[in-house]
Amino acid sequence: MALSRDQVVATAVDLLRRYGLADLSMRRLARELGVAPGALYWHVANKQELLVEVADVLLSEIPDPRPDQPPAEALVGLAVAVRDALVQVPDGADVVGLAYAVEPGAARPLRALAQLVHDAGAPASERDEVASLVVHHILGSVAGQQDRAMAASVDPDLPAPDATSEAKAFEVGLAVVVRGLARSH
Amino acid sequence: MALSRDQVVATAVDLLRRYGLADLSMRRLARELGVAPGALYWHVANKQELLVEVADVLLSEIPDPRPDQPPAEALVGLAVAVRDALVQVPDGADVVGLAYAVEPGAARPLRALAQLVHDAGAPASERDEVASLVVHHILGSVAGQQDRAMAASVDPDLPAPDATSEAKAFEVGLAVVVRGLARSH
DNA sequence: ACCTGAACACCGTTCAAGT
DNA sequence: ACCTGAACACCGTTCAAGT
Repeated sequence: MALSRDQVVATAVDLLRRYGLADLSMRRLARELGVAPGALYWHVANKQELLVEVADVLLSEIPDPRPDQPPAEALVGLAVAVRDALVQVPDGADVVGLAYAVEPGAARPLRALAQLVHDAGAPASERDEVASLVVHHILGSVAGQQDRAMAASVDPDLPAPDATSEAKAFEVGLAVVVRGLARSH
Repeated sequence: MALSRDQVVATAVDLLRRYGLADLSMRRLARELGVAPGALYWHVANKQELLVEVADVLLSEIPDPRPDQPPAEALVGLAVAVRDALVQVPDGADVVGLAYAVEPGAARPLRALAQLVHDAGAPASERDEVASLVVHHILGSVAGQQDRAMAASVDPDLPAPDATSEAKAFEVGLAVVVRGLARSH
């Protein structure tokens, strides 16, 4: 049976989950699919486009916030959910960061985040900028935790990061933003 | 005369400034210096170590904040100065982001930033986390602006980003953080 | 329509051997 | 001490030619 674009993307996600971005090469992906490297270029224009699709899949499983919560609470909940989804995936922050730079509003959860920023007190004119502050806080926190884990696995003198306290540290920064929002209208 | 580590780093910075990260390869750098690629590995352990040094140089020209300013004001001033220094350098945010992940307190201006976060109202326990929020806001803003510039240069339908309004958008997010800080003690 | 084979122009890193 | 030459094991992308 012929290859499909979805199959290419799904296998790319799988490769990323198992081995990280360094091993997600077009050649490795082709090998995994049992085709020649050139075959991939029938289904995707280039690697960048593929990674945007991969980022979309990573974010697509995050549920929408419940509409009955106060917006500040929903905002924190969604940000934490996005963070949780991404720490699980090696280099997840880099992939989403790339996609976010290309198309900030492409993924649903990130659009929902911008909406909640507005509901939590940001004027419409500041919505996108504060949303991007939150997104970069998420991505930076994830990348930092993964990097510390990587460093600890290489150098055994370094402490391995604790997932719970990393998450708590993230929420401290998030709380500052939420507090700043509440005072702005 | 023999090559020196400083010469290697300086030429790497130059290559980055002129052509961006994609053209800052060990081989390209060696060619620029008129040596074989292997020669570089006498002076630096690997590319990652080199990039950390490059990031340090990029940040080293940023002056310390004047001590007579109110801390919130000095914090904004320093953050803007760091941002201004990095937008000038293609892929500057990526290089500094890499270095920051490896060693958050390596560069002086970033240490000063953490200090100002504390002075502006963050308790000691939250200092580093809020500082990293600000750092990621800077890096995200720079990367975003450079990416939009890149996209506009490829696709002429897209608007070229305006430096002034990009900087203003950055300050909006920054103001939210500062406001959140002031309310936390 | 979809894919192969082969090429083009590259990478980072290592290391024996030279000076 | 410092560097070369040559190799190892890779990259992303293109494209004529095949089915």
